[in-house]
Amino acid sequence: MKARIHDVAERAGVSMKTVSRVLNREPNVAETTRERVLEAARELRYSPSLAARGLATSKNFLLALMYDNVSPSYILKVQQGATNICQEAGYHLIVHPLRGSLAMSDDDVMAVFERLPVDGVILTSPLSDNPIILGALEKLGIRHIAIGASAKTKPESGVQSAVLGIDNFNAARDMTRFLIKSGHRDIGFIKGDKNHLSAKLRYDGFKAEMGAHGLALNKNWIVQGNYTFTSGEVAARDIFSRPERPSAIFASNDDMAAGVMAIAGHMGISVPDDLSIGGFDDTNTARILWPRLSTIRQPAREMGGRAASVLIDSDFKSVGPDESQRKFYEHQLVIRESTKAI
Amino acid sequence: MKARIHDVAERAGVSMKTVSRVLNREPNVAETTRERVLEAARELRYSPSLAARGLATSKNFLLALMYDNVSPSYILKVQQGATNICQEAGYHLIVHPLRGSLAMSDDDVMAVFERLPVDGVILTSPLSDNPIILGALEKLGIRHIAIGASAKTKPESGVQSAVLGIDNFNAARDMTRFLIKSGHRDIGFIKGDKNHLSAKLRYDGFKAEMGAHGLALNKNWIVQGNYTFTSGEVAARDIFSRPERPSAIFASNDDMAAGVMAIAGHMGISVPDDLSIGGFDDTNTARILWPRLSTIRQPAREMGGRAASVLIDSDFKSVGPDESQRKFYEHQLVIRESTKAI
DNA sequence: AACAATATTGACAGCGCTGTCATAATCATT
DNA sequence: AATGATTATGACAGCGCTGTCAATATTGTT
Repeated sequence: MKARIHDVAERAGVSMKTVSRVLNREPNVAETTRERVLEAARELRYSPSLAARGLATSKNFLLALMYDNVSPSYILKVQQGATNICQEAGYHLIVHPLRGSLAMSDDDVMAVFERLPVDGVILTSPLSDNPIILGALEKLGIRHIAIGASAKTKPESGVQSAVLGIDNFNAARDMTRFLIKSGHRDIGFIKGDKNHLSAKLRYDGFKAEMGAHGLALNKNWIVQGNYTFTSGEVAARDIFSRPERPSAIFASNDDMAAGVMAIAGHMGISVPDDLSIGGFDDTNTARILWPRLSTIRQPAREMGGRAASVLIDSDFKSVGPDESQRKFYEHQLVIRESTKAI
Repeated sequence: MKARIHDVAERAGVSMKTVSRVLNREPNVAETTRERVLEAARELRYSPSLAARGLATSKNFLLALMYDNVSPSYILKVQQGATNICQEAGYHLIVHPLRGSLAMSDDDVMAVFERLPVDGVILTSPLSDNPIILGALEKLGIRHIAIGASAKTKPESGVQSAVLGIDNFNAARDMTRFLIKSGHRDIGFIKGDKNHLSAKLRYDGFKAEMGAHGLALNKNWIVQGNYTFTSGEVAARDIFSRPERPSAIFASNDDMAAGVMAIAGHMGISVPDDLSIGGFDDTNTARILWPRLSTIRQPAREMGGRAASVLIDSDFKSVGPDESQRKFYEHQLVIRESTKAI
């Protein structure tokens, strides 16, 4: 039924090993032989068994994308970028949601990775800054790369791992500065999930910029969220229940900003006339809302692709990602209709 | 470094084969032996090599989820359902976007599936009703199951394949009927991607229900879309450029409905006061919009899970999915704030 | 023309697991 | 107690590929 390498070898009149050489682009194969083999392979519609190859080489041609509780649109962008690259390289991408990652013990985590037959792992926040996970990966010698973590890996974690991301702190400052320059002084903030490093950095950036302009933080307007749409709604209700209302709200991600917008709509607060809203991530959500969301663009797709290609490359060179693979992306302030100068 | 079955066997004082028996839950193993083996395995943190197992059994413990140009929120729901089940069963899910599936030749398609080392494939619309793809799968003997296709597989295709889905025709009738009962007589319709069977069925349902109420179809208000947000915007602009405006628009999916809502917002048309909008799918999009979208719920997550478990089960019974696995799900009309009685 | 250096090819083992089949231990039956 | 039926276990081959290393062909050099 399915052609094996043996069949190809026979048809091309060479040894299996030579076929293997051609297929793996190894050097030292005569041009004529190579062509003969390639044709035989084509004719037989041969494609190698990944299992056998994996067994012989301990390479699986599989990458895993792991995530926990991130916004769907964000993870999908990363996924798109990664699958594109994988397909080009003949790899495949396994998706592996890791729900409740924060509550997992060392053993739980080890168990997950031990039975994950992959050549590399792409981590997204909050897994990116989870020391247990990073530790397990390190211990098992699984190549990995983190996306969307902080600008710097937490130094105290002691784990050195490749990171692809933007500078959350300064990105948050940019949005805050934009709001302030638009005349807003009363700005609310909705924090992201406590356990995400990015959430802390974004909040820090907000505080820093407010401070730099001598603006006070109003505790009534600073609410804890967890990056979900619903938490954005809850936070907005909370803020709007206060005696005074801010003229702008900066939500740490788009989904929560959408929640704010929904509650504003519900309460007859007009966006952006009565309230400006800023988001973060520039996910699909930001574009489909009306008014469209001003936000910070994170090149998630590009980062996903880059993560995949780094892992695949290092798979061939069989070295871990090194410093040169620490790449920081530029973020971008995207102004749309949800914000307005006052 | 990594424990092999041999190590476990030694530690438990049995043969490799016995360890294998225990791990694969084969019968005829003494209870005491089983326990001894399990303990040894636990102590050594043993986990079998998928590659070796795959080579020996020609099972890969991998499923693939394939999609092309569907709404992100929809595909992610299916993906969630499927990964949940996979994780329980020790399987993994490969995601494989198949862009431009309609333009692919037989050979292209064969090439894709030949090098997809999986035990089963989950197809989503429009792949679900693509005869080339179905044919390739059939020819290669790869088990597969289609999600979200039509209520019935196109009989003329000749391909019998398991299908999980809702009755698109009647679901569209339900939404249309609801709109009509709410007093709307001038109803616009935005068609889905030409190549999706679901798009045709939804449109047919709309037409049928309009006809049943003796309402005429206004060609100015019936526009071709392709299931994307942008196509919804384009369609809405088109409709609104006509001399008369409908009092309601039924978009064949949520993303296009969001596009309509955005243009309405842009043009100062108030939803739902001046215009009611109905969507289809009940994806995440429907909930984060303001006003929230009235739509048809499709249990996408559940279908994803079900698809995975059918494939995994049949993997063990090593029979193809049969008639008993043709399951039709109930759809549900979800009324939210984007529609209003007039 | 003789020899070394290099390019090209193949034989064979073995990656870690499971299927097959033989053997040993246990149980049931007369 | 002897026989057959059943259960429990193990030896060994082999899944399809690639790494190692040896063999052969080709090229270059003096």
